[in-house]
Amino acid sequence: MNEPALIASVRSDDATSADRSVEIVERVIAWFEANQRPFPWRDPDCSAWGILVSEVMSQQTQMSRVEPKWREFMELWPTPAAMAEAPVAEVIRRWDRLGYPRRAVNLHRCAVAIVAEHGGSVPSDRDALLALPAIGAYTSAAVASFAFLRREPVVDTNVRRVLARAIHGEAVAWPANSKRDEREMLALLPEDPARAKLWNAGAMELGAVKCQSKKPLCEACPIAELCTWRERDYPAATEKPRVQAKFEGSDRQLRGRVMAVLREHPDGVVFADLPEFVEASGVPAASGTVDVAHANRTLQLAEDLVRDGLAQRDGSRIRLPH
DNA sequence: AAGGCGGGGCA
DNA sequence: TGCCCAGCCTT
Repeated sequence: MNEPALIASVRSDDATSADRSVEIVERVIAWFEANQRPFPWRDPDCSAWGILVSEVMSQQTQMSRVEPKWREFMELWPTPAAMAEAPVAEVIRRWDRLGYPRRAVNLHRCAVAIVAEHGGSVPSDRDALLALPAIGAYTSAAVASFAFLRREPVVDTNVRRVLARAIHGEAVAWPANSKRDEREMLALLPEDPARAKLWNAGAMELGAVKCQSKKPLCEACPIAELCTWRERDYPAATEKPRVQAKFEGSDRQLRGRVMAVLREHPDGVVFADLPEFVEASGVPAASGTVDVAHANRTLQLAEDLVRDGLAQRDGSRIRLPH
């Protein structure tokens, strides 16, 4: 590798690669400014609290499902102080079937912490955001960038896929690694924080509506001619996708059913009767009796919910937490 | 590093 | 049916 010609060649490739990256960023920003979906949290007047709520709701949940629930929450609790004053049970009940109800508990805890520790204003500092419950690497960067124009690298599953394909020529992103992922995104981030925000949001949007996991819409992609994956003629993924546990019949499903019962009974139910309520709420209609093993499993999961702060034992009863 | 954690939309 | 979704947290 000491041949001058080779070194020159390498330098030339690096320069080409850097130019391509800059061009990708520019084009995605231009595309995003013209084509972004008009979500309410993208309104220039949206508060930092509104943005934080939208990000928490969007964790593992499609934006289309988030939007109506976000509007409802903003009506009910337009500020952290408003939510902090509400009983956590009410936040869980309003969260309803959005999924991962611990997010509702954590969002309420966020509101309480923001009031207690930040005077009711969402903190703009990345580390202060990270210290809040349910606010991790992604969400802290997203709030800092989108709400406060901080130059932070925002990396979610969409961004990782876009970078894997456009930059690295891989069909599927490597397993998430926030340190490495953010270092890579930071290298692409424009110096101007306002443009950095547009690149952050634009890369996510591109992954969501064009560079999709299953059916990428390359014909309509603004960086198709710059995409390394396309240039290499779409090599397939080398690693096998991780198999995820089946949902039907799982503990997760049963936990969801217990939560549904608790939401529908504001005063809770007698703990020992919980299996019957769950059974009646629409399980695989078997006999009229509750299977003992199934009942015990239900009660065990209810205990887990208490442990996780999603439910509360109140004498002989169990209910949503105060 | 891996696994648990909801629920719905869509091919 | 299986896969995916603007992740986070614990072990």
